[in-house]
Amino acid sequence: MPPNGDGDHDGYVLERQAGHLLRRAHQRHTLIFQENIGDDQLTPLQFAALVKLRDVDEVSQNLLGRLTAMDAATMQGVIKRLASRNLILRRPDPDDRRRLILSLSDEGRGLINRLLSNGGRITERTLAPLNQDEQRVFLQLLSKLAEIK
Amino acid sequence: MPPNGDGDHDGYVLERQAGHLLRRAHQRHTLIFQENIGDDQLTPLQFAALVKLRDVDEVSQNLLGRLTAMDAATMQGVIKRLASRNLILRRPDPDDRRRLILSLSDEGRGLINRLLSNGGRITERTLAPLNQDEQRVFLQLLSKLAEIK
DNA sequence: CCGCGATTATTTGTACACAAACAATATTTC
DNA sequence: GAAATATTGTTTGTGTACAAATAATCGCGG
Repeated sequence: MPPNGDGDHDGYVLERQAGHLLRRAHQRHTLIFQENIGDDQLTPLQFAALVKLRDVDEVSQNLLGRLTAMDAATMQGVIKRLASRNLILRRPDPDDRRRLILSLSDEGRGLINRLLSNGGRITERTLAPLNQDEQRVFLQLLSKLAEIK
Repeated sequence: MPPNGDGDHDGYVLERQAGHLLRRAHQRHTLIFQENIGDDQLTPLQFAALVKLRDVDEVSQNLLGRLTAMDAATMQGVIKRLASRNLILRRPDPDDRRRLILSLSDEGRGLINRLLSNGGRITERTLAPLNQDEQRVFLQLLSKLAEIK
């Protein structure tokens, strides 16, 4: 029988909850990111925005937000900080006056191209506690849990 | 050979990076938490603090922070909000005048006991996209990636 | 017992994360 | 084509997350 001596202390163990573990794993990753990205100012979200902007060339602010899983309000801050470093350009869309079209500046393109290999190393080090097979399985399962639905 | 047609656009795919996936999985979990916890005011960190406080009965603020993976500054806000709802008690440690001893109030104990089953459901729903075997494997691998070291 | 480094709690400042509300503009529907 | 509806970007407010600095206190080596 399960040990249930005085209270039901064994019912819910914080350290086994998916949310708690996801939070801690994300914390650890953030630390690894900041130690390896090679630009003291650049944050994970700013890096993600630059990467995606490099892939798609030009997008509206809202769409870039969807592509990088940031909501509009978060986007606001990220874009503002990237623009203040002159890493991205913002111009109005002539075909839709609500939209702001974002693109990389030459400086931004240079930076992201230089930093991309660091990005690879970050993922590597984040997954380092797992062997090759475990890494593959983990990423596959994690992908399923990251679906917006 | 790997497809490398025009740029090196295939080298770094945001959607395959551990950090990005961890962030999105954590986002999804947060949503599930808020929909299922059964108390509109309670956040994941506040819940974690109450759960741990229930396990250990009495601890200093700093130690509770270590037990729940929050740094001292974050702890400050979490504890302040729990105390303002009268869910926890704070009293100075007579043996160490730097320390603040935290414990559950009767109200806090009642709340956490009532909400604990919701916590279980949250983990269940967070992991719902995976089958039983996958869930076990995932939690085991995720635990390795959550180690502070 | 004294000084010095460590620990505890707190404060300030920056950066996510998201809800809610808003104005401007597009789109859809009748 | 006018009215209802949706989308885009912005602002405000609350809550993590953490670095860095500070004051009070503790513990230790000499």
